[in-house]
Amino acid sequence: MSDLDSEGQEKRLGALAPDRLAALEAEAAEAGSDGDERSLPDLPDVAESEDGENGEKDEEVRMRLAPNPNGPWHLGNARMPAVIGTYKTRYDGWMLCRFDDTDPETKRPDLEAYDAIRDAITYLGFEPDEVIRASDRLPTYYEYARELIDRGGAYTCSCSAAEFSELKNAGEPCPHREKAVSDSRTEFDAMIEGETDPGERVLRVRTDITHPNPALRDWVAFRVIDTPHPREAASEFRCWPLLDFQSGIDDHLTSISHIIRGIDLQDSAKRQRFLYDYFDWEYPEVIHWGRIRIDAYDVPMSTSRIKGLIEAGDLDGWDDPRAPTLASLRRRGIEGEAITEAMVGLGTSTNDADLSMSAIYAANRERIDDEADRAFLVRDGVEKTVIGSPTTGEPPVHPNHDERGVREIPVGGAVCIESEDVPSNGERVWLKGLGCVRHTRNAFEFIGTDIDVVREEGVPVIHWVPADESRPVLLRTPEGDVHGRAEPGIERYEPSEKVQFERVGFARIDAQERGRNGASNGDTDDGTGDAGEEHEGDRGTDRTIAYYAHS
RNA sequence: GCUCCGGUGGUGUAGUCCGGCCAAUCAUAUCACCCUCUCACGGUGAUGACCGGGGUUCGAAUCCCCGCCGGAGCACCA
Repeated sequence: MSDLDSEGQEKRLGALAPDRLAALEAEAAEAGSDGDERSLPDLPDVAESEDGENGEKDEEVRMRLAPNPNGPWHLGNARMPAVIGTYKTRYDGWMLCRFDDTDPETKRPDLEAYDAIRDAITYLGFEPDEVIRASDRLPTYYEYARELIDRGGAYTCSCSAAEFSELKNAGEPCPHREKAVSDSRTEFDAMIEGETDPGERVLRVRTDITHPNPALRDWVAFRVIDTPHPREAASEFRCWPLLDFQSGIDDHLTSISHIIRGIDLQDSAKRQRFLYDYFDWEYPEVIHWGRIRIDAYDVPMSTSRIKGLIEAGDLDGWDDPRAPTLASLRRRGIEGEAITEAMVGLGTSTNDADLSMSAIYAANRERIDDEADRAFLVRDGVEKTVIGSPTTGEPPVHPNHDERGVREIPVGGAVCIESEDVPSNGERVWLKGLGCVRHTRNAFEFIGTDIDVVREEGVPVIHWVPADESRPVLLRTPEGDVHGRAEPGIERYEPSEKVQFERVGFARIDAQERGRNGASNGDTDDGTGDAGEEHEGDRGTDRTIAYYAHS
């Protein structure tokens, strides 16, 4: 195969497996158009060799996502997979997902978060080549710690945190710094064996106690924690490495070539370089990005704060439409690729960035507008009798796709329209898909279907639903729940399908309730006041639950 | 207090390493118009920025200095 030119290969493939060829073409088209858009700068120090025959294997771009599984992801967390995943695609690189779960106490892992995070990565459009958990690797860390002690690079220290801090700030070594290697070995083993109480002793990396940057002086590599790790497999360990040690060792052992992470870890690289020097390893290339803030959310983007709000009942869960989480955006019908695109657009600059939701919405609109069927949803409805109209309205399923046909909406003698759309007495309005009516004596008198009144006389076009046969809808939005009524037919959409409620916005169908009686089952409503009237009566409490995406 | 990093239109980004082609790129946003039986999509146009002050230079967004502003770290968190 290798001696065929690419055209020849294509022909051959086309003959043998036409669908495979189509897939290849689609792939190529995507990569060519907007797969990457080179909005990210090239990575530093990447070998140019197009992995030709003599290309070295170790020139592969290898990166890692290093999430702390202390909760499901919020929007800010999407930046890591978005950027790293995009680079993986560009360089045909390798991507590891490594759960840095080495703190069973302060940032205690959430057992559900491991899977939630992997789902989130998939949602954003990427798949790791390998997944590992730091909590599975304690013996490895111990092994390297012992080696480090033997090389004179670490010592056990029984100063209290406060005592050490004082000495460190003064640039003075603590009394334990020069103890014998064998003593450190013995004491470290005691930490591992569980013979040391928390706070009694730590293992420090010997750096430079007079280093101008106090953040780098003799940092802690291991400490003792009595709280068992939530993962069964790791619950017996008591001596845990801190991030700088664990991550530093793992990055080397997994041959990471490029580290991309937040600016909060700027000093981490400098600390870890001491480690790498002791082992005579080469430190990977590092890129840092700054903090991002996202407008439009009251809730702070912090895993622990969101968790608190959920526990307090202020949010319904991680996918509450008001939460700034990936699960929430997903439920609202925002595609992961739209988030990725917006995140990649932020680039990797180290200064702070404000990400506006409109960037995500614009990217999403671009993706779903064409596929989303149109439908009418009337909020805050006002009922009007219609006199003399056809029996059904027939607006198109999609304005740009005649081939998708029309929706047949029965009028039934009366319609509901939004109160804001009610024309003054004597004025006209065009009920989309039905025709023009004049508001007279509290009713709509049908005038006709000559579209020129819209084109030439500026009669406003509005949406409407039949008063009787419309279906109740609960629209959940980031600003709160909204009640309304949608045209019949909305109940035929499956959960997860996306529609555009004309003049309202895009939404994702979440559930089709076949409620029986029990008129007040819908206690999901903590409505924000602008609830429409609950037209009871008709047929039980069937209704559609939809989540609002954006306009 | 100590140590780092950064400041380009409302927002994000390109350009800064190797000063002139930058009266500054692209996207989004906003407004207008066109299209349209949606305030969607699409099209056209407009709006709008080099933190401040010195210096080097024929010439600075780009180099140097000072200032101001913002962020990060100095945890037995990640």
